[in-house]
Amino acid sequence: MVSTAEALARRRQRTELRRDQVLDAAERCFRAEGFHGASMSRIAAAADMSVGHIYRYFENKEAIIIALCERSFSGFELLIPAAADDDAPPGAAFIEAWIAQFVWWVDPVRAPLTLEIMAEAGRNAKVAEVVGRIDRRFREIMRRSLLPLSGPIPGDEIDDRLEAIVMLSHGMTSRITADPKAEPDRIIAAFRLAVHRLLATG
Amino acid sequence: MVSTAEALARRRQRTELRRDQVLDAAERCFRAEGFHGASMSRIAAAADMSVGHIYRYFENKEAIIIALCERSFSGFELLIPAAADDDAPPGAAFIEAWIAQFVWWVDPVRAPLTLEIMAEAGRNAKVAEVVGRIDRRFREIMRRSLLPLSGPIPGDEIDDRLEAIVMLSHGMTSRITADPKAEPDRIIAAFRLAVHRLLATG
Amino acid sequence: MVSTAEALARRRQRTELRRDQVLDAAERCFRAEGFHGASMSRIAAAADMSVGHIYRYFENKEAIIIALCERSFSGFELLIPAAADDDAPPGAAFIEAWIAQFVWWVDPVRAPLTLEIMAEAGRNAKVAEVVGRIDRRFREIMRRSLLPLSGPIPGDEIDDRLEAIVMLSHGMTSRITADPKAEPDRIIAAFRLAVHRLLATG
Amino acid sequence: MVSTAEALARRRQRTELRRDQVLDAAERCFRAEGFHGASMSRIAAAADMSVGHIYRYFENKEAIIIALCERSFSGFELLIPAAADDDAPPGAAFIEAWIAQFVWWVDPVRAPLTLEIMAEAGRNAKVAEVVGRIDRRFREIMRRSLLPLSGPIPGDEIDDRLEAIVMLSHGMTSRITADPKAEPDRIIAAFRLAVHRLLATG
DNA sequence: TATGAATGAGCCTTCATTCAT
DNA sequence: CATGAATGAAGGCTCATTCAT
Repeated sequence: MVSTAEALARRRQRTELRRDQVLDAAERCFRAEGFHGASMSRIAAAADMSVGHIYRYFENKEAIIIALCERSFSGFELLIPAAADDDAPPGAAFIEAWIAQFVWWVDPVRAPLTLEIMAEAGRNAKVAEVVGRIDRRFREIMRRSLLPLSGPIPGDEIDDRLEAIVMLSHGMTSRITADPKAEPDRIIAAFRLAVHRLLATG
Repeated sequence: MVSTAEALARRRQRTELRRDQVLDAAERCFRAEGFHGASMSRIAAAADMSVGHIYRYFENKEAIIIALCERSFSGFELLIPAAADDDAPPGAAFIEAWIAQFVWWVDPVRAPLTLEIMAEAGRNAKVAEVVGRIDRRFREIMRRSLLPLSGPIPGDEIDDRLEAIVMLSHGMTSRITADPKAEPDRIIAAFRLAVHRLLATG
Repeated sequence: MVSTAEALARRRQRTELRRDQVLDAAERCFRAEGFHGASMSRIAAAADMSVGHIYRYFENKEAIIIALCERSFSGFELLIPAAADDDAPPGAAFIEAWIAQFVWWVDPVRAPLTLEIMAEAGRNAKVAEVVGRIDRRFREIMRRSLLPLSGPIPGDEIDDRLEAIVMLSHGMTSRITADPKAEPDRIIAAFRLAVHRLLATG
Repeated sequence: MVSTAEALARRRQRTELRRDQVLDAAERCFRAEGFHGASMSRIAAAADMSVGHIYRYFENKEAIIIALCERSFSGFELLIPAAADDDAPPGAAFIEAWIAQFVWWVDPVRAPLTLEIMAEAGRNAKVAEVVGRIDRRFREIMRRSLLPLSGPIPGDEIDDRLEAIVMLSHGMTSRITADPKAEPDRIIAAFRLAVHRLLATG
C-alpha cells in the first residue's frame, strides 16, 4: 500500500531527526568534556530527551561517537567537491577558493572535536576506519582537481606535496585547539602560503 | 653530617625513580586508553605499585598528566638546542640535521600521547600552559637558529612560514596516530620537502 | 490533563517515600556508627537500595545528614505547639503536660542521634544552622507559653532560667546516650523537679 | 643496680612525655575533625612524629581515643577535690567556688571534644566505661562535699537534684559546642542560678 | 514512543596499619 | 628509638546500561 510506504518514509525521517538531535547534543558535550568525560545522562539532558530513549537510536555510547565522527567529516566531505566540481575555473582563483574551504577546519568550535576524534582514532579501530576513509577521499580529490591546476610537479614529489598539505590541515586543528590565543585568520594565512609554495613549480 | 646528607640525596634519587616508574606506567596506560580512559588502579598495576602509594608521589591523577606532559616535551626540548648549537655548519647540511630531529615527533609510540596532550590542552588550562610554553620555545629557537640559514625571506612572510612549519610538525603527530598504516619515513620525507620549500627564497 | 497532574502527584509522593526510606536507613546507620563512621554502601544496604540510586534523592552524604537533622527536630517541633496551644489550662497541670513532651528527648533510640547532631554542629555550619533554628524556636515558645504559667520571676532572671531549662534538655540527651544504664524515667523525674524549681517564684 | 632503676624511671618518664605529645596532637585533630575525621597521618604530623612511631606508644587509633578520653576527664577530676577538700569553708562561699570550677566544662576549646566523647560513648563500650567512671566519681563527690552545704533536702529528692546538676553540666557542653554564638559567661550564669535553686531548701 | 527508576561495577582518593631500614 | 615507604581495603560518588511502566 502507498500509505504504508509513506508511513515508513515518514518514520524513517523522524528517526533521522531524532538521531541528529542526539548527535547535536553529544557534539556539544564531547566538545566540552571529551568522549570519556561526557556522560550519557548529560547528553540526554542536552538533547531534551530521556536517557533510555537515546538507546532506541544508538546501541551504546560508542555508536554515538562513531556516528558523530562520520557526521563530523561529512560536513567537510561536502565542501571539497563543491570547490572541485566548479569545472575548471582559472587556476589561481580556484586554488584560492579551495583554500578558503579550510576555514571549516579552523573553526574554534569544531576543531577540538576533530582533534578528539584523531586522538580516539589511535585507540579505537572503528574511529580509525572512519578517519581513514575521509583521508583517502581527501587525497583522491586533491589529486583529481587540485593537482591539474598547479604548475608542473616532478612525479616523485607529488605524493610528498599532497601529504604535506594533509599534514598542514591536521596541524591547523591542533594549533587552534591547543592554543587558545591562536587566531584563525593567521593560521589560515600560514596555510595559504604553504599550500601555494607546495603547488608552485620547481 | 655526611651520612644525613648522603641519605637525603639517596632518598631524593629514589623518589625521582619512583616518580619515573609511575610516569612510565601512566604513559603506557594513557597511550592505550587516553587520559580519562585510564584508571589509577590500572596505572598502579602497570607500575607494580599499590594505588595508595602513587599518591605519595603525585597529588592526584591530574598531577600525573601534567608531569607526563612536561616530561614528554622535555625530550623534544633537549633535541632542539642540540641541533641549534652545533655552531654554524654550512646551511643546507644544518637544515637537514635539524629536520632529522623530527623523527622524534613521528615515533608511532610517542605520537598518540602527544595528540592526547593536544586534545587535553583544549579543556585543561594547566595542560594548555605546558603546551604553550614549549610552543613559544620552539618558535624562538627556529627564529634564532633556523631562519639565518634560510635564503632571504620577505619580512612579512616570516611568521607565516614559521607557523606553517609548526603546523606541519603537529600534523605529523596527527597523521601518525590516526593512520596506523602511515609510514614514518614517508611522513618525514613530506615534512622535509615542505620545510625546504618554506625556507627557500622567493 | 488530569492524568498528568495525577501522575505528577503520584511521582512526587513516591519520591517522598524514597527519601524517607533513605533517611530511615541512614538514621539507623548513623545511630550505630556516627555520621562519619557510617558508609553510603551500608546505608544503601539498610535502605534496600543501590548506592547509585540514593544519589537521585540526595546530592551527597552531607545532604542526607542535613535532611536527617531537620527531620529529627521536626518531630520535636511539632510537639511543642501541641502542648502550647492547648489554650490556657490551669497552670500546674499544663506545666506537667509540657514536661511530659520531653519524653521525646529521652528516647534511648533517638538520643544518640541528637547527640551526634550536636557534636556535628560544632564542625558543620549547615548543621549548626539547623540546630540554631530549632533552638530559637524552642526558646520563643517557652517564653510565650510556659513563662506566663510560672510564678512571677524577676525580669533579670528570666533568660537564665530559660537557658537552664534548655541546658537540662540537652543534658538529658547526653545522659541517656552516654550511660546505657540510665533509666529514662529517672532522668525525666530529675528534669521535672528542676523545671519546677526553675519556674517557681522567688 | 641503682643505675638500672634510674634508667628505667627515666625511660618511663620519656615514654609518658611521648604519649602526651601524641595526645596533644590528637586532641587538636579530633577537635577540628572528630574522631573519625582525623587521620593518623595528620595526627602524626601535628605531633611532629612519624606515623609508625605513634604505634610504639598506642596500639591503634582507638587506644588514642580512649587515652584521650581518660586524660580529658582527669583534668576535671582533679578540679573537684581541689574545691571539695578545702575543708569546710562557710557554705555559700564554697558553693560559689565549686560552681566556678565549671568554667572548665564551658571552655569553647574543650567542649567540642567532650561532646564528641559523649557521642562516641553511645557506640563504643570502652569509651562508655571511661565516661561512666568519671560520672560515678562526680556524683560521689557531690554527695560527700556539696550536699552537706546545702539546706536540708527531702531524702527522696536528693538523687533527682544531683542528677539535674549532672544534666546541667552536660547541657553546658552541648550549648557551647552547638551554638557558636553562645557566651560562656551567660551559660555559667544560668548554671549558677540553677544549681542554687537545686540546692536550696524547700 | 518515551520515561526515568534502578543497578552495581568502577572511578579517584584516603585510610589505618605494618615493617624494612 | 625512629622513619616513612608500602599496602589494599574501603571511602564517597558517577557511570553506562536495562527495563517496568
